[in-house]
Amino acid sequence: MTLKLDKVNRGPHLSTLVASSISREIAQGRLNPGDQLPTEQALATTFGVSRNVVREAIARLRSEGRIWSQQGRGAFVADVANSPVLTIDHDALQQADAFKSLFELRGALEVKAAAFAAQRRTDADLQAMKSALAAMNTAPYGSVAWLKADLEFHRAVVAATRNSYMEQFLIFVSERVRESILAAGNQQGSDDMASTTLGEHNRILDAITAGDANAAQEAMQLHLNGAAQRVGLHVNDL
Amino acid sequence: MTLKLDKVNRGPHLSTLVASSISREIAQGRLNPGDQLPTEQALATTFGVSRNVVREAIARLRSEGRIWSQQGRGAFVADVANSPVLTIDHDALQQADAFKSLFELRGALEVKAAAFAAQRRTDADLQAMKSALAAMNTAPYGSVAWLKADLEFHRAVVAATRNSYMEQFLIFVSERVRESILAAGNQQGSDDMASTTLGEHNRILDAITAGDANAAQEAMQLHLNGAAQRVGLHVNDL
DNA sequence: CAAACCATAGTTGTATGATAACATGGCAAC
DNA sequence: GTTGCCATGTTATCATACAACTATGGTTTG
Repeated sequence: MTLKLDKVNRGPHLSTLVASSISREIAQGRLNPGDQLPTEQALATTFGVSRNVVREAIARLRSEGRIWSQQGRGAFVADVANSPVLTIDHDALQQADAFKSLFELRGALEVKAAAFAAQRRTDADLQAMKSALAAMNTAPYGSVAWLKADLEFHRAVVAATRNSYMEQFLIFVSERVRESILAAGNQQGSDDMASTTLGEHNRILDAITAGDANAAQEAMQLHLNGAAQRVGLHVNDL
Repeated sequence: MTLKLDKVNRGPHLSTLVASSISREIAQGRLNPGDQLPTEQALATTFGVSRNVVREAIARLRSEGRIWSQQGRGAFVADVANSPVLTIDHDALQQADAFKSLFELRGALEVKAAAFAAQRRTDADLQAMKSALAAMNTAPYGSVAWLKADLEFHRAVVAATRNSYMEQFLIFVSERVRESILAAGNQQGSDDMASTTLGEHNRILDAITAGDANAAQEAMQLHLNGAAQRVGLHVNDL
């Protein structure tokens, strides 16, 4: 750990450089799991930066699970260090079967999310769902406003689960679904479709309002099956 | 009886709270891609912390790809296209409710995965599940070999769904859950627990073998409820 | 008039010192 | 031997200051 950082290097932030440097020490085995890192002050002087920069780097490594620290003791190398982020190749999603798989995954989560929402929703949640449905009601089927309101409804449902991880993932997927639908652009929906979709949404809202988890689950399942057909995916049993 | 504070119960760092809070604003759509975040000073005053803490939180969000910042301009919410699907912050996972949320997410996925597996499994899938169960049978409860075999069984189940995203996602989440459990400290298990767990697994395998989606779903749900109790989560309705 | 220039304020990046919270070991008192 | 106290070291947080950079508006200049 005798690397001195050059200030002339105007690329990333200093904390990023420090973090990668420590990360490299761990990866190369010069710092083993359980080892105690030098003190923040020591790291600051060896890297030639302020202790503040070192702290930002440590905070980042800690959030990644590479190290853990305790007040009054020090920072230590963690035993397991896997990447805490999951990414999906954006290009691969353009293929039909990949999209179908993602849609399936979304369905599994969203159905359960509806059940949780029925158990945990607040009045504010219900209000958000209602206003989203109202917006959908006044917008023409398939329009941008309609899609936006639709997204808003599903977002309100998953927000009512009080589960931030579900929220994070479902919102990601919803964005992708929306992009894909917009890209397809052939939404020549009939009034029939509009009323059907609205009816499905209303059933979901009713079940969540009543606090009936099973009914909410089933209603969401029906809605997703219908949505899959309307999008062009033929799903027998999602 | 004096009880030492568990790692899970100990309050996380302020920067973690701030980071989660901002993350939530983004997830809930109150901050949209391209939006500029409040200044560090403003965030510091609104959260009631020093600007230093805000900077640590921002450094982490930046490393996760959720925001980007430029000196002299400000910090902005990153575009959805290159944002990660899911980020699991190890530091945040020390909070009990975050762990519960992640466990919930895993449950929602795994239950549905069991149903898909029952419909799509091949003989090779069944063989993989069987050998995993056999390995679990000969290993002592809670040992490394037992944990490995357990993971192998669940991996075989999700592999049988023929959905690569579900596989990728579920394995990712399961590993994070497992890490968190291991980090919280080892719990000693009785032979009673071992036989109970094995029985649950056998029922899952039977249902999948029979091709009964509903039974597989229920068996997996029972297994996860049991696992939640064994881990110490009091979950009545996962 | 338009373009280049400059001045100024606002924002992020970094440095520094100080205080509080916590852990650990030594040492005295009992 | 055990308990309680104190000194020391470390992380966590705060507060302030300065440097680097950007945006913006006004001013000068061609």
